[in-house]
Amino acid sequence: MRILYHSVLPSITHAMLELGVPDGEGENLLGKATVSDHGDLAIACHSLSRTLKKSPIEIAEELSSILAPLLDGITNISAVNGFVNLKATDSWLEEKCRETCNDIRLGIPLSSNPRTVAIDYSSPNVAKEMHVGHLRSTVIGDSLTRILEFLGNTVIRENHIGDWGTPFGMLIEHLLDMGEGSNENELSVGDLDGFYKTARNKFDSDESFADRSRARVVLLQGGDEETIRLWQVLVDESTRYFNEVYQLLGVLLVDDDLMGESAYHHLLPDVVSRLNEQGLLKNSDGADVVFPGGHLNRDGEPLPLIVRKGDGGYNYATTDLACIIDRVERLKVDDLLYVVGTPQSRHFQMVFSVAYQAGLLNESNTTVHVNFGSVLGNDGKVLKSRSGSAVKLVDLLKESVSRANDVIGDKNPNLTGIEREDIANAIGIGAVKYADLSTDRTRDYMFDWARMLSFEGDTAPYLQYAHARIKSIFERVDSDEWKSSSIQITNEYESRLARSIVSFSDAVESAATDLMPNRICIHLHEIASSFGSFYENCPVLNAEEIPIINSRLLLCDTTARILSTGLELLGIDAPNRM
RNA sequence: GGGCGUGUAGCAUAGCCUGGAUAAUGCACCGGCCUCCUAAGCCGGGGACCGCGGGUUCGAAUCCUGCCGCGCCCGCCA
Repeated sequence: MRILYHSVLPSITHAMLELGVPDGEGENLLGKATVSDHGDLAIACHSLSRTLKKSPIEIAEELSSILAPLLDGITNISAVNGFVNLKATDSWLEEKCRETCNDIRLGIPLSSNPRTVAIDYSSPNVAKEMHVGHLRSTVIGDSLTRILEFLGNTVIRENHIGDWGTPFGMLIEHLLDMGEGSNENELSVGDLDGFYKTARNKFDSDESFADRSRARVVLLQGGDEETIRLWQVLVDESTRYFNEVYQLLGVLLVDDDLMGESAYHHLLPDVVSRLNEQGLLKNSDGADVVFPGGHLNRDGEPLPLIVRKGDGGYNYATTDLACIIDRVERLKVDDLLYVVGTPQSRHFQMVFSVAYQAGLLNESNTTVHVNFGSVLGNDGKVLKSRSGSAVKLVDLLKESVSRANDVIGDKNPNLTGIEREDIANAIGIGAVKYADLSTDRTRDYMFDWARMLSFEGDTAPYLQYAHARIKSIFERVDSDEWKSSSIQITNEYESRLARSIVSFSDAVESAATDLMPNRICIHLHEIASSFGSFYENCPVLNAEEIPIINSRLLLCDTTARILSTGLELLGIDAPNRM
């Protein structure tokens, strides 16, 4: 509880001084109580024992008697086992909770130092199916976008699609073989993989096709008009498909966010010459490289970042450097975020390092590889996209929506038509997104249908359900006098709920600083759970006294707003009914 | 071989950065709760040598170190 911490800190400092604790040593001991029964905050006095030459128990007792008058009305204080426990008083909590309830931003301040942030995420490949691997990047990046924007930062979404490179030779030749007329069918939702694989197979087995493909790559890179036109057909078909998936997923990405590899193509020679001007460029085995230092190859020799291959072509390191130049110099970006899987961490370390060395970035910039774990199969091994067993993203999403629809039929048959469709969508998509967002993103991710599509326990539907239950209460409320009500804490359920309400900002702040959306999930589950107990145990509309009814309505309303706001930050809808 | 990461109940996770008091949550399991604001819910219960061994500390899941298991990366793919 950050606000409580700040409320009591000056008094702690004062009390420590009075006890004779050296400056700065005492305040650091103030922290969250590990056992909530004991209090909200606690001071472990054991480490003071040496300097003060007293037992921790004595110190804790003295400290509490000094603090008691200072914090009168803010916290109750007790000394146990050498800990000073601080527990917010009901009256303090009532006041602070009411402030949060009345705040449009639910207690979350705007950043005092807003930044311009580029977030590189999603990045599917043209003419390739989006699979579950793309889900992570897309969903995490989308949530981070929402969170950082909510805090007042300027976010530039960058969808760095794979729309350039050698595979396009074979894809274009395959397109020609198929006949352009049929591309509509072949490239539309459902068979992108078939198109790619067929092309790949032909490339591997048919010598003349392979030759044509290689020749086509040369034409493409040379800017041949007809080749570019065919390439554009592939790109357009694919982006149309990506947009369908994005729409189904409900993410913010739109065409304006597309900044594919091809967009940087013309800048690549410039990247190399700038590195050369900085004296960083070396020639190694015929390739132009930079040695950023700090990385070794298998033989213990320095590992280079290759920016121009032996055959004169450029590779992804060059493109990534071009991106940095573009984002920093044209878009005036402060922070660069890359929502990309952990396996690429060394690549990013090297690229960032070279970018700093070349002066493309300076101290005012930050670069973060927002890494995430691999998607594993039930066997605990990484799902391979090439083996063909990868699950298509659309299939997964549709399956989830369909299951949600079944549950609705079961639980609430009154819902019909468009409303039912919308709700099935919110639940089905929400469940999948939440399954992805609610764990530490850096850990590997076990692909598990049951878990992803589960609508029980710590899931999006649980949160949505809590939200919908609250909304149903307000369908019976005519007056809005509760809006100006005070908060009255009359039992443990209200007290726990109020604590959850007041702490929402902690979670959002933590999610933003560490770029960890799961911190929000944890808190939303906590508040939904607090609400669950409250709802079962505290009659709202049937309470006996009007002030209690109004207080509870205000708690309900705020809980609903926190749930919908929190879910929105995750990119998940919160329907009013379900 | 080197580097990076990871190991918490049957399963899945939180907590680890910033060390504290009976290690938190969900699924599964056992037992209760719908004449009453949505039972996708609520209440109660059992279940963990926090991978193993050292070290630092008054105190270690958390910090350091060694080992073991697993994963990823280690020069012209992205």
